[in-house]
Amino acid sequence: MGGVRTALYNYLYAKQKGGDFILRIEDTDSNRFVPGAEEYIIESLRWCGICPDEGVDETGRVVDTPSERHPHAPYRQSMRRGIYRSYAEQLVASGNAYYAFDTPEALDQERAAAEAQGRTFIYNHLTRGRLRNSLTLPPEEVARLLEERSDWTIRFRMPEGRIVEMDDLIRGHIEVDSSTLDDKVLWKRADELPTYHLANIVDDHLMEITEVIRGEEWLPSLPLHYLLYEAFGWEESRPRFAHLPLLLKPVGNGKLSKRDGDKLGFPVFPLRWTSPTGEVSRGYREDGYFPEAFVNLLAMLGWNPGTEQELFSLKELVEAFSLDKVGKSGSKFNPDKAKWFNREYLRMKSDTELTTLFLPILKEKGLEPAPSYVEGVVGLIKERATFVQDFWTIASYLFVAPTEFVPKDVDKFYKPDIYAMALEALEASDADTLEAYVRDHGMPMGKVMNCLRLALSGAASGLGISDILHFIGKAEGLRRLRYLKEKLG
RNA sequence: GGUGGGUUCGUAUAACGGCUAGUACUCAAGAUUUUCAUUCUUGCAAUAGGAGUUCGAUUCUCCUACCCACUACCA
Repeated sequence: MGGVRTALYNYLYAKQKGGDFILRIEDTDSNRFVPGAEEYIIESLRWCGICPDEGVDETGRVVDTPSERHPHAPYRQSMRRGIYRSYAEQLVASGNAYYAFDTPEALDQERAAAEAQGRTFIYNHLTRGRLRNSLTLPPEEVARLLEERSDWTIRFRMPEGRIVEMDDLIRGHIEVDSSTLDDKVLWKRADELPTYHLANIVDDHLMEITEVIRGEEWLPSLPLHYLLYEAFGWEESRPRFAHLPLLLKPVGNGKLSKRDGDKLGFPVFPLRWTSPTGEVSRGYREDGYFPEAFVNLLAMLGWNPGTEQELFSLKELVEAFSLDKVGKSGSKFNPDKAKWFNREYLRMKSDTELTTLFLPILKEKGLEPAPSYVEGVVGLIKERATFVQDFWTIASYLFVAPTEFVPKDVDKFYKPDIYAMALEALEASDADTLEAYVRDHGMPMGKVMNCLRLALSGAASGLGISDILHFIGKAEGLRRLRYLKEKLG
């Protein structure tokens, strides 16, 4: 959800400004490669109606070779390997970065040692002087290690005592003392790949990105990113940044996570996701949400139009969206409100459209009623439903006769005298005259109707008797009434 | 621990420094209905705490508290 919302805001912003929305796959961590994840992302965006202008072709694949429409290809960072190293070396040459030969084990030891003293180890101006890197080692040894070893990295040489001044489109002016920051790894020899920080800055520059709208978790690395733009001499074309507040779990505190959905009964993923380990997470699509509703509810989580309008199509969102109406604090997701959105969208849909969606569900139940009949049913019941699949639980008895009867309702309404009246009334009238007949003959309306409803639908609550009769017909009604007696004695 | 960010009804949010702090969801009550649902009406419910600036602070400043993120050869 969080990822889709971020993509959505980017899309809305780009489209409103007449810009392009580019999809780039940031897969620089080879250890975290997840098969199918890329396809999943693209399919999710497509379901939401968010179509990248660049990066993905008509068949839904990430583009690897440049063309007129996709001038910045490849769009997968793992396919751009060759690009990054020279940029990293450029920073070494200009003194903004250096080679580091510390092994992960050595760094772990440093951290443990610092922790033992109640301190935190930071690789920065305080410590880099006593660690194994091209700043401390003699040039010959550096050259030798570069040649012999394949596990070195290039680290950014974070300046000491610089006050980095930044501007965020949502949060305003922010200042950070660079002394508190660390020498981030920019490039990993072992993978021949950059880390996010380097790849992101280089690619944003190369792809002519003008605005970076991303999650708040990136705010702490914004100073580094500013300094990288500076080190490359790209300050003039540095994109503008907007850090979005996080999506929080509905109860308690903390970031929304996959687990919350399982626990509280709502999806956290746009589409159903099966992890490589076989773990299945439900999706909004499979749960019956309309993509319009999903997009709409996501848009309203952290942003507001400044008016009281709540329902927006994607097109309307493009018009109305504005970064300065995005809030600063995290939003707790409210599943009830999510359902409300879907209910609203369901009501806006035509009976014909809803019928098209309901027919397959009926077919699964082995039923193939006439579409015109189904459309009538849909029109009658749609305002009682939140999802299309609710139609079945609401009106199954308009398609098949009930065989089970709610015991509590049976106790209350299945009485010999009431039943006799119900039978008499139905035999002597039809859907349109039933109510008048019951009234004119001085029968207790509530009891007789509920007895009938019990026979017709299996419970004493639900659709109007007259409505039910219109659909199933008087003959079927009588048959069900007799079945009730047959079954219950 | 350090750094940064944040804080208006339960939730999402509104309110150029200026009416009784508005709206939606949820919840409750009433009306409507042959029942249920719908619909309609009404109601419950908030500026984290403390200083300061000001004629006046939800809004600006500072302090405190609490929450969140980051603090990886992850993004």
